[in-house]
Amino acid sequence: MPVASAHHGTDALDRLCRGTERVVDREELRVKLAQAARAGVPLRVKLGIDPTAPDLHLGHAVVLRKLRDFQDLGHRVTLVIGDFTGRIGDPTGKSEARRQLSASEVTRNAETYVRQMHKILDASRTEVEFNSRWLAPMPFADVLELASKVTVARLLERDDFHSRYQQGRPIHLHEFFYALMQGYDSVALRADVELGGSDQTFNLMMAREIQRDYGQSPEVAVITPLLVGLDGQQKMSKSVGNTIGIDEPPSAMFGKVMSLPDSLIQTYFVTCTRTPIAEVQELVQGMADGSLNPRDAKLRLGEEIVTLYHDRPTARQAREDFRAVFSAGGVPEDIPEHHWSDGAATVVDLVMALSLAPSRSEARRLVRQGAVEIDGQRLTDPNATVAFSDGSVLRVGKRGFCRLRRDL
RNA sequence: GGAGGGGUACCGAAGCGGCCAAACGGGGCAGACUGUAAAUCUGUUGGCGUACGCCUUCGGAGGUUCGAAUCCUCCCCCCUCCA
Repeated sequence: MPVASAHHGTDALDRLCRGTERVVDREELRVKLAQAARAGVPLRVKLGIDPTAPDLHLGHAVVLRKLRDFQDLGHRVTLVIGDFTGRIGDPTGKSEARRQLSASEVTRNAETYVRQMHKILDASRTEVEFNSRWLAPMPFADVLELASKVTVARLLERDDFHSRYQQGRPIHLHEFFYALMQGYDSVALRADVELGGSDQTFNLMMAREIQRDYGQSPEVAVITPLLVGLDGQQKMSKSVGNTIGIDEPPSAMFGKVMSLPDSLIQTYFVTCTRTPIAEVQELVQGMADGSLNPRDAKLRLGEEIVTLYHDRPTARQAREDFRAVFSAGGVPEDIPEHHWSDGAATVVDLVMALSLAPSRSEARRLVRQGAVEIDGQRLTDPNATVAFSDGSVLRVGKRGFCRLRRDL
């Protein structure tokens, strides 16, 4: 694909700035885009990746989708796996001594990452680099030269360092180097643009200064917001358990979208889908003036998101299933099945056998609380024997379903 | 190096010889109400057992005691003040 021509400039710029928190700076980006179009040379767009977190969710997708926008306009994306940095340890200082990763773990994580990421990026326009390629062999003299570009006062501006310094808590010297190394990555690659979440703001700004010191044109920093997760409070992250994974099956993905707080609908539309902004604004307007039930906006959101990771028909089906199950009290299409040779069992045994509760005590509790039903009949006695037939459906709580198959 | 204060269940935080599987708050889960939203209300929140109950848990290891999260000894870790 040729680099988008100059007369589409404004469109392209709007598209690239959609859903970003900051672009530093927009005018520089406009100029770079125009130059690229004129020269027919794509921009090199960099994203640094921490080699520790292989399970991608919508939070990661925000920035990856932004990269995809660049690709769709004909630019080249370079993923920089921070294997060198990752092997040394923890850059933020706040989490306790993150374990060092071995070279093979880093490689494995990187592979997992790249594989999943292809759901979003265009593989033919994506290259992968490991920053150990240029950092590992760096002579000490060069390290010093790099270090000489930056003042301590400048480094201390970073919030995390600043507050630690103020409070007299330790800052290890090597921590200062993370920002420098990341900046040097941009120099090594001659990056035109770098993407990152808002937690990377300091590093991105530093990279610009370092590039300038090395005589390069500073990269444009495109900063995306940190996506708030299912709980509506904290940023989406696996450790909090508030994620929507990009590998999740359609029904789970759709269901999770429906459980999002209304306050996140707009943000998700803007950052997680590519629904035209005009349409998004209509939806938002509709919710504001009461003509649109936020639930219906969410149904649409769910469909759009599932479409991106599966396909439109699948997404429609997920939406349909959702209505059937939760609005009409039906049973989802694709639920696990379990074969059972006997036609009867106690309620607790059944729940356990189908792995719908983590322990017998928990299973018993669920039954007592009225969370368990079979074929729509609530079961309240944990020890009662229940009779079921081939095809009976056991439901535990809102989401736990299992179909029973009787072996003959 | 000196002085003092701490480490309790997912998190915060009470308890300071038996009534403690451990108050209270948050979070989680379930139910009601709903739109699998928000707010609210109710219940529940170590494991095993139908149940009287039993087993494991209060930083770690020992000890005192009929009995310890609670007392003693040693060890590990964290914080504050001083140097």
